[in-house]
This record gives sequence, C-alpha cells and structure tokens, in this order.
Amino acid sequence: MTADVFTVLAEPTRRRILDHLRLGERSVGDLVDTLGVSQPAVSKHLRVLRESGFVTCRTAAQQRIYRIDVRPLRAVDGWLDPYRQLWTRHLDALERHLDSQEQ
Amino acid sequence: MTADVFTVLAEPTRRRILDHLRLGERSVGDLVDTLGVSQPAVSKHLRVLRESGFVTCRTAAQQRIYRIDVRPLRAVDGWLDPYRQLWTRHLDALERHLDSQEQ
DNA sequence: TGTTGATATGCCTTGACAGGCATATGCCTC
DNA sequence: GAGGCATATGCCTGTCAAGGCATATCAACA
Repeated sequence: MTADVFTVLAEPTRRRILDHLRLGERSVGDLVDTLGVSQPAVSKHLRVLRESGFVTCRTAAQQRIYRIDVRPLRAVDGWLDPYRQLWTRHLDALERHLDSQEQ
Repeated sequence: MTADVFTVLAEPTRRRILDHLRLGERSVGDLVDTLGVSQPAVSKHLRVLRESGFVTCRTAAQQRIYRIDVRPLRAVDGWLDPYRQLWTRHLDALERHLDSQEQ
C-alpha cells in the first residue's frame, strides 16, 4: 500500500494521466478516451495514484471525477532540493570562472 | 538501454547511491561498505546509473571512481516545472483569499 | 608471469507489476 | 425493480528487474 512516490511515477501511463489532470478534473471515461488505454487499465492506474496520494476523487452521479493533488509532487520537489544546490553551485563556479576570465 | 529517468530513480538503493555521490566522488568499494549491499549488486546499479547518465566514472588504478552528473536530475526538475505552477498558483489564490479576509 | 585486490558480468531464481478479459458494483432512469 | 451506463475488481499470463552466487576482467606488484 501507499507505494513509493518514484515507483508510482515510473509508469509512463500514470505520468500521462497526471499530465492530463494537471489541466483540470477529468472523469475516468475522459481519460480512457484521451489515452487510448483500456478502461480497466486506467482504473487500476487511478487506484495506484489514489492510494499514493497523487489524486483524489469525488463521485458525480455514475461518474468519478479525478483531481490532482500536488503534495506527492512537492515531495519529489523536496527530494530534489539538496541536489539542486549541486547545479546552482556549479553555476556559481562558472560565473566566478567567467569573471576571472574577463579581468 | 538508457532506461527512463523515473524508472532509474524508482529503485531505493540507487537513490541511496545518489545520496552519497551527492557529497562527492566515491569508489565502488566505498559504496559497498556504506550501503551494506553486495558488491555485484552495487556494480549493477552503478551500471544502470551510468547508462542513464546519472553518474560518470573514471579509472584510478584498480578502482573506479564514480561521480554524479546532474543532468538527468535537472530533467526531473524540468518535468516538475508545469506542476510547480499548480501549487504556486494555489498559494496565490490563498494569498488573495487572506487579503480579502483582512479587509 | 603468477598472485592479489577491485570491479564487472553471467546465469538463475524469485517477486512485482501491467494488461487483457470477464465480471462485479453502484447509481440513475423508466 | 429491471435495465443500462460508468467504474472497479479478480483472475490469469507474460515480462522485466533485483539479488545471490560464481566467475571473468583488469590493473598493480612481487
């Protein structure tokens, strides 16, 4: 349960689902049409996304409307944080290098 | 070949390897000692990381010294970018809401 | 050149999904 | 409450990746 964030994102179809939900809420049927994937497959991916917190879902008559929740994505963002220093520092070093070249 | 960036990151041990390489270059033996994982396992993960561009490696006598390369991580950062708007906009909306409350 | 140390690779087994299909569940309408 | 959509779940199968072990490679050194 509650699979690891990166494991969830490792599935290309799930990333495509997120890409669509990023633009707004979608019903399962919408996603099925857009993605060209079988309905059971989409439902299973949505379950994984739901149980890992990437999406929430509300019921509207016979439909289930899915909406993105950014918290797991912010977790990824947070994980990246220490690494980000790595390339900003490289940029700093590059700047210093260029500065020294100018003189 | 050149496995997908997220697939590579889905493996916990590989993320631990990156966590260590973030602090500086390491030999394979160093990583084996630190991680408590068998040497063949570490070598295989390093191969995956190498072939997907996360690390580079140079030979120093009998040792191979591995170093992190940030480019794939920047790719993840870039992938996150459109999603990031999602939560900054939410914050904007929250600010506006709080502002309106103040009045 | 034979030996030792450091690392890579091959083979094998096991476990974790993903997709297809059939079917169950839930809700709405008549 | 029967039938019809929309969605979820179960079962089965194929695929792929990870780890263990043995072993190959390769550099240094005696």
